Amino acid sequence: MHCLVMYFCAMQKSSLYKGCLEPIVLRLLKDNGRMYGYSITQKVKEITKGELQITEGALYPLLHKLEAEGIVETAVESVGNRMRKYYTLTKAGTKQTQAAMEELQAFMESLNLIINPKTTIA
Amino acid sequence: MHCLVMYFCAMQKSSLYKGCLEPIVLRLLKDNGRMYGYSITQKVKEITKGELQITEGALYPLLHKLEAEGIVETAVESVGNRMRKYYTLTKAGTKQTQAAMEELQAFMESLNLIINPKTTIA
DNA sequence: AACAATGCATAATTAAATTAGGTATTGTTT
DNA sequence: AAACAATACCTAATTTAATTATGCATTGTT
Repeated sequence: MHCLVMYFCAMQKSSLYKGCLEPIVLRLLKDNGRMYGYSITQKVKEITKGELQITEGALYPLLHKLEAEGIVETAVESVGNRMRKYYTLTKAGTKQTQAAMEELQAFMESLNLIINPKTTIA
Repeated sequence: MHCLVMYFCAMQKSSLYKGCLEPIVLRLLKDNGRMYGYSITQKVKEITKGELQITEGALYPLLHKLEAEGIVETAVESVGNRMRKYYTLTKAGTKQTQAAMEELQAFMESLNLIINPKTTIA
């Protein structure tokens, strides 16, 4: 008799620290060139092995905001009978992404100084 | 003639990603044992070399919330004629801090997977 | 036929900041 | 002595950015 019991570790799907979603989306667009909303949610799940999960209620309004700001531009396409709204970075968006990455990087380094203080060697 | 021109790099004093302040405060209290509000703001500035700056408008309400939740307990002391309200983690607070650190750590690792994707070696 | 997955969207609410004040004491500079 | 910066606390109004809970429609799977 097979009795396969599987224990899963918490897999918190921890909610994002607010403000991080935008840089994440910008980065994904930079790396992947051309994405639609749903594919962004899936990509994040894939990369983080399910650890991070972005909600549609946060994502779509953000994408609309980015479009209104000229950071991204859109093109609607039909796959079969289902529509996809593709987003790509504009030139301004690419620049903005660079800045956002530097800011996030700097922030994470600062955070690390606090959270993982270096034990002074010697 | 001396003409000393100094260029400062941006030193953004980047505003926090929301939700990060609580874990930061918990961590500082864990590491330093006993702090008062103003000393927390100074410690963060010191550790991050001025890069991170926490605002009092965010800090004090947070400390009050933590106190109401039983995460920290307070003791008011007078230094000269000036009062200081010292905060220390309660037992529950220490446990909470541990959990917060693990969650933040996990989040940062996930974020790193997205922001600094590993180039597959070989 | 029912359900999960794909794909878009919005509205109401909540959480956590920012911004902009306020009070008072102490130390430093002009 | 006056002015200012630093130390030390606080709060209120507003803004930002999520969550939660919906809704609609198509496609694939059980």
